[in-house]
Amino acid sequence: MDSAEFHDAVYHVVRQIPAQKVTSYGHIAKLIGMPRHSRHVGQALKFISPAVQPPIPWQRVISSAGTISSRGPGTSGAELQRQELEAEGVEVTQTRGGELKVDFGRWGWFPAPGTVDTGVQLADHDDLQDT
DNA sequence: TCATTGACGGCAT
DNA sequence: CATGCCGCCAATG
Repeated sequence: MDSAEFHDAVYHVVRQIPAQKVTSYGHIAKLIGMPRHSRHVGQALKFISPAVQPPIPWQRVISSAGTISSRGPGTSGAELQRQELEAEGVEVTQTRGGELKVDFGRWGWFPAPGTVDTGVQLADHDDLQDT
């Protein structure tokens, strides 16, 4: 699988996340069959252009701890993500240390690998002969 | 080619 | 529940 296909699979799966649901980078990685690439899932998401259609609900992907990654002190990405989530009705709480957190027990979406369409054909023995 | 980095994960303290 | 540390793996300098 290329990096291009990897990004494609990530985007495809992220688009399957229902509204008002969130999942983790690691789970996305598992769903596309590469459980050790959690970091690259985030890497792929940052390449998203806001103009892509259909839109990719990147805001529904947070860390496995249920928190929105801070992305650095000077950046506002985390705050934007919070706004996007609250805009669609997801409850975002804030811990004492100022961490933005989402309750997975209520908003989590963690389907078993194989039960979602990754957009990539795995082990598809194309038996299309000459027709 | 080697060293560093990163929208991360998981376990130990 | 908060922190610290180590493991992961591709992209970058």
